[in-house]
Amino acid sequence: MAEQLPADRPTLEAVAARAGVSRATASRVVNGGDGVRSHLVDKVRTAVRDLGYVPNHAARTLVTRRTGAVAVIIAEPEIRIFSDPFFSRQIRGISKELTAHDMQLVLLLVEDRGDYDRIERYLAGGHVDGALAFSLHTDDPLPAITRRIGMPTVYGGRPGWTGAAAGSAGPSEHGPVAYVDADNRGGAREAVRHLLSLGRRQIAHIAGPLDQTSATDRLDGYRDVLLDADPALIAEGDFTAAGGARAMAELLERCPGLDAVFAANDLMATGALGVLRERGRSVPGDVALVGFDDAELVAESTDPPLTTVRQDIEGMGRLMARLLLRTLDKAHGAGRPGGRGVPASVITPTSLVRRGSA
Amino acid sequence: MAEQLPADRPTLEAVAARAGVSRATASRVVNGGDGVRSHLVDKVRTAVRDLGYVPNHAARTLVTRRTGAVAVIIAEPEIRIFSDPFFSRQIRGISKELTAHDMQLVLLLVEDRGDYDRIERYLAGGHVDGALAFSLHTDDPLPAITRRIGMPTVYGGRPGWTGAAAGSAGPSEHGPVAYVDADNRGGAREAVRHLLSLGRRQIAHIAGPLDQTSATDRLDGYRDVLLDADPALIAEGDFTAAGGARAMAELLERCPGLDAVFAANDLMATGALGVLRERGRSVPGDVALVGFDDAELVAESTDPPLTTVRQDIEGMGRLMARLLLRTLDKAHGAGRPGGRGVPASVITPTSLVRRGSA
DNA sequence: ATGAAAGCGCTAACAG
DNA sequence: CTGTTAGCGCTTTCAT
Repeated sequence: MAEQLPADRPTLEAVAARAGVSRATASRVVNGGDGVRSHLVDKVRTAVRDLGYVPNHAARTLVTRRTGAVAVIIAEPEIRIFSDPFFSRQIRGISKELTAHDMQLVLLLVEDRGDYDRIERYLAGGHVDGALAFSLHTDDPLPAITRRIGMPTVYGGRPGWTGAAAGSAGPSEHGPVAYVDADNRGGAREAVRHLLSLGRRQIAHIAGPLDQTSATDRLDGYRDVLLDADPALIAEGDFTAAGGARAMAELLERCPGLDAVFAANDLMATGALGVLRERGRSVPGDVALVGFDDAELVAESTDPPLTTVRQDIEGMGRLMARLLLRTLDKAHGAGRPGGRGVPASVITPTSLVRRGSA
Repeated sequence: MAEQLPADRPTLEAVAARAGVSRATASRVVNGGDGVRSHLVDKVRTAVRDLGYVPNHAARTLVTRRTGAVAVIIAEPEIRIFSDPFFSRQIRGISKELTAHDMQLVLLLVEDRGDYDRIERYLAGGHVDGALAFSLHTDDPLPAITRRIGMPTVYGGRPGWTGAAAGSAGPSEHGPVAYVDADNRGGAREAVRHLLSLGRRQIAHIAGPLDQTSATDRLDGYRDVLLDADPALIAEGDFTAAGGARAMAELLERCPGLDAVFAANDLMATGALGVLRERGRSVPGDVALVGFDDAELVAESTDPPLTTVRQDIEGMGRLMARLLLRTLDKAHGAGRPGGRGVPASVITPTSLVRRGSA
């Protein structure tokens, strides 16, 4: 009853004593046991087991300067953060990859802009070896922070600065930035070409918020195929179902004759679907509809199910983690993503999934 | 160009030297500055700023034995984990509360059963001061682990063991367990009473997976009001929309005359809604429908919008964190939830939100 | 009110 | 191959 309370955990010293070896040897065994006679290895292993020894993380970090943890920074201010299956799956991918390498995931949720001070302190405090971040907006302070404190970072999605934003730092100031992104532009092209192949001629686009590259890239893909598309056929949404509905209503107002819609994500497509139905347009009869993401539980559960552009979201998460870990291995912290044989970024392929809506 | 590379961060020693004080004094200032002449406080603060000093976390943890981090363990094996808005919001609540106390959130996702070894090692390794966990199933190994290594833990949702499960540990073995849960049973009663007050007489229930207390508690609430409900009026779902649809189809088969449905969550309610409509039943005309959760973007976006039982999910998350933090403060680690003036658990109220579906 | 000194538990040269 | 010896950067008695 009482022996459980403070539970002073055994130290390496205790293990060494019990195994009749020095602390150094005990340490070697605990860290793999290379170059120690198997005779002693067994002795130490036994002692470890008997004593229930677990290495003290702080002590180890203090000397090795590695924390074995990676920060995942999510700055989406809105509900989207998790309710968008996109993040969930990417985080799962990250988690799996990190776990496989015995690294931990520290979640940093950014609520308001003032939080960046806290984030910087945290990152600078040596709590983590590297960082993973998402959906950088044009004027996001994060890249400047990670660069200033020299924190290896990999982004999910192509960062938004292209040097065009007034008053914000261009790429030259940031240096190369590592990221993993889907082939948004190519995927969008495929979606639109598919619509075209169906014989549709008035193809509208519901774009995402245009301060995100995933949205602009998809819009660019749309334009790649429809070089002379009427601007009236393009409406900006916000990646939510409600936004998609609003945009759809707008489009119908402006171009009653449209016969196809390419929505920049599935959530907006579902919103659009609702409006289309309300207004008496059949899908895909009157209007063919294509989404983007292939968010399960979204794309498959609509009626009709959504034809959409699939991206391997979980795989992108894994890739982000892998890229970061590889950077951390190179030169033990002196490496930056993009340097020394670690690719600066990776673009993953997309594929069109045909279902009922187009 | 080159001065950025290793960026050896300044130590307290450097700060002390620059401020012309001892390391001890510098430390005092960094930790609040009580009992140091304001003259010196300023000097040290200036040095901190000039040097860009940030305390080394590992060193501090090594001596204080506090990590300033809390683990959030999520063991939902399914996609649900994040796509269910429930978790998202609860995590947000937790994150906000932790952030307010300068504590970090370490996310531990459990993929398979073997992961528990890893979790135990992690928890035992002194990476975190406490743990928060969700949706414990009847035979979950987690409570045994946290208890064995003496890790203060607060659960989200009432744990599933009631001593009844064959071969699994009963509550006496676990000791009191701290948890935060909504008043599931009371909320369910209110939902059913509302249906009754509408004049409905054949009220069915779509239950959640019965190995979760949130599901059994809601079922119990349903039975509290409908003491002699026909068992045929109860179908088990799995908290997903698809499961709700399946259960609804079953119910309609068995009891074509039903005139109301109380679904144990909103997701299942939406699935039921789809089936009801397919089968030509109007909602709420033919069948009144009530959900549970008040998941925004779910309950409000159906047609008709869902009447549902609201619980303050984000608040529950905050409460979990607060409960844990309070435990950690008491007696500096010797405290357990439930001991010394920290309440063992908290039940939060629910409220019926009337919308169109009932 | 301040400083000197003793570690926290571990790893990593460096000897042997 | 193994042990000895220094610290990693910080907090915290204990003197002063």
